[in-house]
Amino acid sequence: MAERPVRVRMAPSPTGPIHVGSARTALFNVLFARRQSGKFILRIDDTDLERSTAADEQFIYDGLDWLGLHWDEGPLRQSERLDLYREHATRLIKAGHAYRCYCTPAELAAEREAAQREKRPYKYSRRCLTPDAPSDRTDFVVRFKVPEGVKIEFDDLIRGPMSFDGDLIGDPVLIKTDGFPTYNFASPIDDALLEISHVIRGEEHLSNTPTQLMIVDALGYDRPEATAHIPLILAPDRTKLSKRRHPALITQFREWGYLPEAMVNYLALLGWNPGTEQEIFTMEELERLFDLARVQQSGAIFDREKLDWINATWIRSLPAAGLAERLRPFLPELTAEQLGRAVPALQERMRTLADGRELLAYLWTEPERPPLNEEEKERLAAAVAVLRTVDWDPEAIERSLETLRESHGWSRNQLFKPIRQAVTGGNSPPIHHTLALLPQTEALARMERAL
RNA sequence: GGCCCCGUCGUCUAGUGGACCAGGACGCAGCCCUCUCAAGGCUGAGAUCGCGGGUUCGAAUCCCGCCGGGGCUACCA
Repeated sequence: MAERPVRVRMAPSPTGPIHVGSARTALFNVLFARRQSGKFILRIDDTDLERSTAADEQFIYDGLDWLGLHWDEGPLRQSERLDLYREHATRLIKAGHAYRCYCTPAELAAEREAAQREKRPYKYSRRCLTPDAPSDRTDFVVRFKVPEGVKIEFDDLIRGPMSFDGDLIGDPVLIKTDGFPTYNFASPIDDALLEISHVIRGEEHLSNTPTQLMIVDALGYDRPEATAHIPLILAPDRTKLSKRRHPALITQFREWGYLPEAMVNYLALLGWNPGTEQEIFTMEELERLFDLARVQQSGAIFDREKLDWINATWIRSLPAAGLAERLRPFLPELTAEQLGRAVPALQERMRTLADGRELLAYLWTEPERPPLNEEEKERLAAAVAVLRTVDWDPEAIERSLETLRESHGWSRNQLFKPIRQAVTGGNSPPIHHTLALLPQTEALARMERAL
């Protein structure tokens, strides 16, 4: 058997914000392609002109770009290839594999309801293939004529050998009244023309596969070498992830302060694992280790907690300068210099970059005046005296506070607690960092106010 | 209704007939460290492997039935 070059594609439809599920599908495609030295192609399946929007298309590009999932070919828009699909439909009609259907949506709905009532599985009646066909109409769709008695068999890399009975499939619509192809028609044509070797997509398409393969067969094209239907990503309540109820737009995670490295890492682990106990992976490692054979068969719940942990782990592993750079959009009021000084205080305390904002909230929010007892006030006053003349950097502050503490025999807690309370009103990074990030005058003012 | 897919701790999962009275990770609890918060270290709770029958000396792993969840059944993808 001749080895075909590996070519995979991601074919999202721009009919809503791009979802974590789509992002993971893209990831698996990319990882598979890289591992096999193949090509990754981006195709925009915008054949539903009612629902497709330019904004949603842009979300796809932004999302893939943010995650670092770059495509080798494309993007290709199906809406710009309408002639191609019509030609294929004509070919099928001439060959007797397809026909025009003039039935109205209302008539079809009636057929369906009748079948429902009689508890009979519904299939299109093929009325337009009989002498009873309506003759006075102009609007039509093109339907594929499902051959009698066919069995459609194929191997799925994740599900194993699959077999479907063609007699259970009603003649699918190929071209809609508006002249646009349906997904089940355009997709297999493009997959064949683009010479896609492996169709890696979501599980919701498993049942569409036999229809698409029949069409490929009728057209005389080669079937893809294999399909791989990856399991769905589920919401915490076990229902399918819904765009409305679960805000899962992929670029939203960027705004929430997740690193693309962490996102990729987490998405890879949702439905796949290398069989070892490793949890943190770089993209390079994933490209080396990823294997469709180890992809899970059951759906997985999207777990924000685990994502947070992976993100925090990635944040801690970043070099200080790199982290400062990533933090910039989240703390626009800090100068680059201030950002650099904030990093040591923040790095091991953030789960997301947005947490950095909360941890530094005391910088621009004055705390309530804390209720301190006399002893605490005495220590605070001593600290003020010492800090008034110190060089305002973490090391010098730490040194002078330590000296003060030792000379009085105070514990760290005894001295630092009132300072922290006066300056932040709550928890904060180590006291010398907490102080140094604030202007000296402001820090002293807050402490004096608490006396 | 029909066809198809899936079913191991709360969650992600390891596991392909014996080393599994089921291992790891997140989360959770406790302890240690400690200037608070984190981080880190240690310990622990948590799964009769959806249920019921088989097969076998032996089953999470094989077979059958059932139940539960999901997908498709659209002139959405």
